[in-house]
Formats: sequence, C-alpha cells, structure tokens
Amino acid sequence: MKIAWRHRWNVTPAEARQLQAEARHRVIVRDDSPVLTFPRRVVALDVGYDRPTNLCFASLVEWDVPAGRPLRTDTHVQPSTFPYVPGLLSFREIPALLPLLRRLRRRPDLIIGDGQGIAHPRRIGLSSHIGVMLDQPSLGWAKSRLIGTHDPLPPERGAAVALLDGDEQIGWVLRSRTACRPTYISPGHRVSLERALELARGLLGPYRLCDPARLAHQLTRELLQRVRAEGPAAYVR
DNA sequence: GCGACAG
DNA sequence: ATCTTGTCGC
Ligand SMILES: [Mg+2]
Repeated sequence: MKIAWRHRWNVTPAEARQLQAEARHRVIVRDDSPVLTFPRRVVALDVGYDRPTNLCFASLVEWDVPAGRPLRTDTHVQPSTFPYVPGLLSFREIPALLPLLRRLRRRPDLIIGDGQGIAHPRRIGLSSHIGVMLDQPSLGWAKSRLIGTHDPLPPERGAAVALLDGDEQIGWVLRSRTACRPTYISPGHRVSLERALELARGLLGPYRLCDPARLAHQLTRELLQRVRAEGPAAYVR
C-alpha cells in the first residue's frame, strides 16, 4: 500500500515525542463513510520479540469478515531498532510492519492495530499512527490501558464504558468476552468514537480478541518458535 | 519525589 | 513483549 505520510524512524525518544506532537493534527476522529460500519475486509497486525537475538517478528492478516476466515497472511523478520518506551510504541513496532504494509496490495476497509489509537498522551498511539501513515481508517484495540480512567465495567460480553482523560472521552473499555479482562477500544484514524465501538462489537468473536487480531498474534508466536528452532539465517531480511 | 506505564 | 505448568474459577 502507498504510504501517504513518511517520516524518519531513526530518532531518539525525545525526537519521537516531538514528531508525535507535530503530527497529532493529522489524526481525524470522524467517520469516513457509512459503509465502514460493516467492513468486509479488515487487516490485523502484530509484532513479537526475541530478546537473545534482538529480532522482531511481524505478522499481517487479511481477513474476510462475511466469510469469517483469513484471505491472506504475511510475515516479516528483522532486527529490533527501538526499545519499548511507554507512549512511543509506534517507533518500536511500525518499522517491522512497514514491509508488510508495502506488500499489501488491496486497500482494506479497516486496519486493526495491537495498541491504542487516540487513547494516548498525545492522541496518536500506534493504531492512529498507522492510519495516518496510510491515510486509511484504523481502529485501536489494546489489551491493557495506557492512560485514562473509567467507571466499573459490567461482566457481560459486549458491555462498555467510556474511557476518559479528564473530561475528554478518548475511547472505550470493552468487555470483549464474559468474565475476562476488558480490552481498550479507541479511534485510530478516520473513525469516530461511536463508530469505533460499533466496529469493535461487530468484530467480536468467541474470544477476548477478535479473530483477525488473534490470528495475527498466533502467527507471530509460531514464527518466533520456528526461527528459534531453525535459526535466523533463512528468515532475517 | 513517587507511581503508572499500549507492546 | 517474554520467561513457563499447573491450577483455580466461570
Ligand atoms: Mg502485540
């Protein structure tokens, strides 16, 4: 896919924060088209890491929503270039995802990132960053909270409460599976708060993560195991 | 100064 | 994220 917004990735944490501060105006928290309520093709992304080798393992899943099955999957292995710093996850994970996004030919209806969208100190978390880069609707679906407060959440699947930063709503806390820890939904790019929740609920399957995201995570794990067993030579870039 | 802190 | 088997609870 064509990359609409490019910038350097070889940055210090301070420069990364500055880039985010300068780019936050690019994030659009409004609905794109009404069609997006029922996306037909979604893409889910995930990245895993191996400390000993400093390698990272990226997976992409193209998912056919009506059919409920993957259309295509892709993976990529390369050295990790940025540490985990709270608030700067984009700079750790996106470099490994770029080759996969370049190889993606068809533009999906929605991209699901494994991390926050606007539920971020500067309102440009991983999922928003990816959406803006590709100028493409995206959704943040995180497994834990980065910032924000919220009321108690009912235990039933589908229950949701607002995630607030002060008096500003930045997303939702969603019970994606009964009696399981919640997940954190926020607009990535070109998606409203309301639509973000509709999309997440519409994508919900039997597990805590939606099927596309779950598969991406599984692929990442399998790839990691495989490279550990066979050695990096045949995989690394 | 201290605790929290996506993956 | 990752290290790791069984175990408790819905
Ligand atoms: Mg992940």
